[in-house]
Amino acid sequence: MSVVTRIAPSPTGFMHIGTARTALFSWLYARGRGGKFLLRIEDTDRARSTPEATEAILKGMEWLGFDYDGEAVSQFARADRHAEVAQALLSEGHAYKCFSTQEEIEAFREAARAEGRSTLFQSPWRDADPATYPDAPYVVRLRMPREGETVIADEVQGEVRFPNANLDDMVLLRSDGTPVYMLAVVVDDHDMGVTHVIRGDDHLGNTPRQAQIYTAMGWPLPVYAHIPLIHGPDGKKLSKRHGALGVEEYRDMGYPAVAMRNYLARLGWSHGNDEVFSDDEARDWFDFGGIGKSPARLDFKKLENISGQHIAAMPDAALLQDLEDFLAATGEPPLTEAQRGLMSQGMASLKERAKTFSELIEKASYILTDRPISPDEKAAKALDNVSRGILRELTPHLQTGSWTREALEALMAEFAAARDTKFGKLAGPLRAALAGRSVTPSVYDMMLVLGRDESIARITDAAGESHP
RNA sequence: GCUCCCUUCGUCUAUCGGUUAGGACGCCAGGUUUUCAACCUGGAAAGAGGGGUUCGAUUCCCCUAGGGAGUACCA
Repeated sequence: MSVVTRIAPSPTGFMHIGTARTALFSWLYARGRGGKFLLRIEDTDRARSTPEATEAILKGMEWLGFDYDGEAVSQFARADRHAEVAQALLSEGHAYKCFSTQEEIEAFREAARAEGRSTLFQSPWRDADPATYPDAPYVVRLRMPREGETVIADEVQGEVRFPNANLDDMVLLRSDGTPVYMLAVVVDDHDMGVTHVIRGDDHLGNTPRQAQIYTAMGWPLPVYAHIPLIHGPDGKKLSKRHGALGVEEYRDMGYPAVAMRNYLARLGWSHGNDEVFSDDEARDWFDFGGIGKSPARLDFKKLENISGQHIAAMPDAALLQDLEDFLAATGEPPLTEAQRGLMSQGMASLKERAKTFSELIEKASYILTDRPISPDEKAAKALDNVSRGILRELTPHLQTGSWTREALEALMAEFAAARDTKFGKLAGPLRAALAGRSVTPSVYDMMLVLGRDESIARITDAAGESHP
């Protein structure tokens, strides 16, 4: 059987990090098995669905590299088909028309609560004679079994049993004739040929109800895998304050998509002790057996670490490309031809010291800033009169000799020794002169990337005129 | 209330009846050092509680506690 998975987000806000992980698992599962991965937008809630949210989902999928087969399907557009299935259920006797008003239902629940009975609504129309149907608005309800139990064989949760007495005769079609989510998912998953439903375990309780629709229609059940939810760092449900950000915000923070995939995969899923891995490895390794059953918390420190390791491991050219995409995505000016050249030269020293793209850009500021460089506060302090005097003395020595790490190291050591000091004393002012700030790559790395002329020019700029 | 799920270091997790309970992040100490990192060495740190089953339970079962999800004419 060829595998078909899907991700089915509802467009009611940004693309949630949990959605991203569910998409990742579905994508890995399908792609690792030569199957298909589909995208369906669950936009049946017209009041809450927005085109902006749909756009955010599409963008998020693209950034994360989750390529899906075919076009994104709009669930709303399939409303007629859903209604058609509801009609079929109706004519087969699996569903019935319920004329109870919302007020009546509410009153029923009130009474049930007061008496301590189950608040599951038991429609008086379940067994009514169609001849007695009034000419009034109605809702279509599924006739649920009231005895026995429904067993869901879940790949992650194992066999889960639900007493049927707890199943209500759920609404299939609203009184305005529009389908309800519960019906729509089942019909769409069936029609789209979805074989494996991978989703958050907040849907586990819905599954026995949906299973009844499959059964009533005589459709085979998909394989289910309900994965645990992601919690915030405090173990509570994700909220705006900690981590419940749209995936595009993770992009803007400078995490590479590959690191995001790695981290998200590792959150709730494991393959022995493997921590850092490639997409290919993830595809090869991913399976339901490695998914844990308890909710996992977001840990930004770990994300950063994973991110840093991926950045350090990326080939320079690919990294530069990602960096330029990052710049474009965050609305920064593009690199000039000259900057691009310097960046690729400096990449080796830059990439081992950055955990995110933003950090890398920050440390590359010595490349991205043109003369004259205005030093920040700390750098300015390093450029006091004494230091500037030293820089002035140093400059002539830089004019000759070969411009290599070895030569520069020797030159500096000699220069420092002649003044009975250490290179450490020179490094601060040099750093400030070359980059205008106090946190940068090594001064040798910067000098080599910048070249002799530019380095001397910057040092001369900083040394300025003398103030004895 | 009812139904269902979950519970190993602070965090993510390994273990699929027998281990000195392993790894990673973070943290602490030391080393290296030219800033920030990186890196090296070492360290502290866990089976929620109580019953069973078993020669033997972190592992299987039950109870309790705690956490989570669902219980809509939302998705």
